[in-house]
Amino acid sequence: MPSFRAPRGTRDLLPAERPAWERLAAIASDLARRYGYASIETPIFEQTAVFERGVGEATDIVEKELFRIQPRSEEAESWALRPEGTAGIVRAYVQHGLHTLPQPVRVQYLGPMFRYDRPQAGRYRQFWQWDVEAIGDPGPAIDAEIVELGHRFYVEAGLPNVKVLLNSIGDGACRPAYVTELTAYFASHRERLPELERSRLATNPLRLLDSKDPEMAALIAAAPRIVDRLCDACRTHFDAVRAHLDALGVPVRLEPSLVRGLDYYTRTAFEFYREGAEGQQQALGGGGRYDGLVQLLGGKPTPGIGFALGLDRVVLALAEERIAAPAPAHPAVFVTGADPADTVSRLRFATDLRHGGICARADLGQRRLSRQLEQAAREGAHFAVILGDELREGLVQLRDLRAASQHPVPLADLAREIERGEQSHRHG
RNA sequence: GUGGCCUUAGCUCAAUCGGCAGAGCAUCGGAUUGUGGAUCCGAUGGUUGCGGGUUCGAGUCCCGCAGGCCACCCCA
Repeated sequence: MPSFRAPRGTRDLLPAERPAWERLAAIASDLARRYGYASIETPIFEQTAVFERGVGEATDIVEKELFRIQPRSEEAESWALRPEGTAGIVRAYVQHGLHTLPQPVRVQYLGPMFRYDRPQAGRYRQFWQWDVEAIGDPGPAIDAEIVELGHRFYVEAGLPNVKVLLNSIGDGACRPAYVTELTAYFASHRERLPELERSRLATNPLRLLDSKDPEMAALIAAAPRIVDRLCDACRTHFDAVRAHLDALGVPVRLEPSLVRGLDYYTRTAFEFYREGAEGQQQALGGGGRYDGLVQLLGGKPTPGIGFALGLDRVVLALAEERIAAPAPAHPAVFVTGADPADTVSRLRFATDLRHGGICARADLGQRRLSRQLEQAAREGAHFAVILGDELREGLVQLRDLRAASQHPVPLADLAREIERGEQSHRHG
């Protein structure tokens, strides 16, 4: 037994699993290019206050899930690993004066996030998100662009039955009155509330709306709905977002109880979920509008909207749907030799081919030829080059491992023959 | 953070009532001095997750801890 293992809630993504991840990263990057979202990268840790202010002090993410970095001295700044991406990006937007760029600033990136949570399948302490943000456009069309982009990712990843839950949670003009009304409603039924919900009523009454307690179902169904209490501006905005999404053909389901767990959201809130999925980790991603966040982090009042998609859950869902991951890359050529001890020749041949742009491997151990060929076949190489006595006449054997045929090739023609064989294989 | 189930070789799993820790796969080698993914033979691989207790004797029973999973909480 090894005495060390990966920390709780973290995983090693081994070579066999990496192609599936790289495929998703490639899809994200290609979508970003086509939709015009530039790449950005921010530190994986920030001043704790960035998250406390940005995400919200009363949220679970900050209250109990923040990975804090132990300060090295009394004067040390307080740091924390990022639990999500938006706060750091908005911090960068303010710090570097990105409001001087043409608005909105469209950015995206893919990277690890950290939450000190109890791990479960599909829920890790280090997990990966694809984060997309558009800062500086009040909407509503940009809202639809963002939602459609997120949905499109699942389409191109090949994951079926991904739907969009959509809601508006109002803004500073209409939400406070709604929260007051909702609190009064639940308080008037206090005796029917389960213990947990009773305590939440004081801290975050909106959360009662997505309680899973069956006792709550009837109460929630009869509760006042934010969508019926929106101010005129929010109402107009929400209707327009829906109209734009309809025009794009995005499958949307209105979900009046969708509230989301971060304080910074205003108006548009959405979640991507898998219809008919087993288990609790059905939320594949989510996002919303955050019109107050830039100001909260020290910038001028600036609207924004974005989403984060959980790649771990997409990988998991693709495996459940038995959608095949791409195979690891096979080498075009595998260099073998009759003399097991002559690693110099094998390595030199492979290196020359590599310098010529060819994907080449060589057996650098001391196996005899039959073992080297076995290795070549198992690694899926198209060709094997066999170095032997023919070298004295300037020839090597070029063996096509798939056709099980071989012929001598002059050294000068080797690279050209391999490239030609690879091309005809690709196109044939 | 709460409750439940689980943990034996790199992986999947055996081990009777508490009585010598095993198999398949994988890895490496041999059968085969310059020709392949098969086959046969062999080898490597274990403080039975960790620590304590009961016992002549613990993989097996008891306690604690860690890790994984499930349901909560919450979220991606």
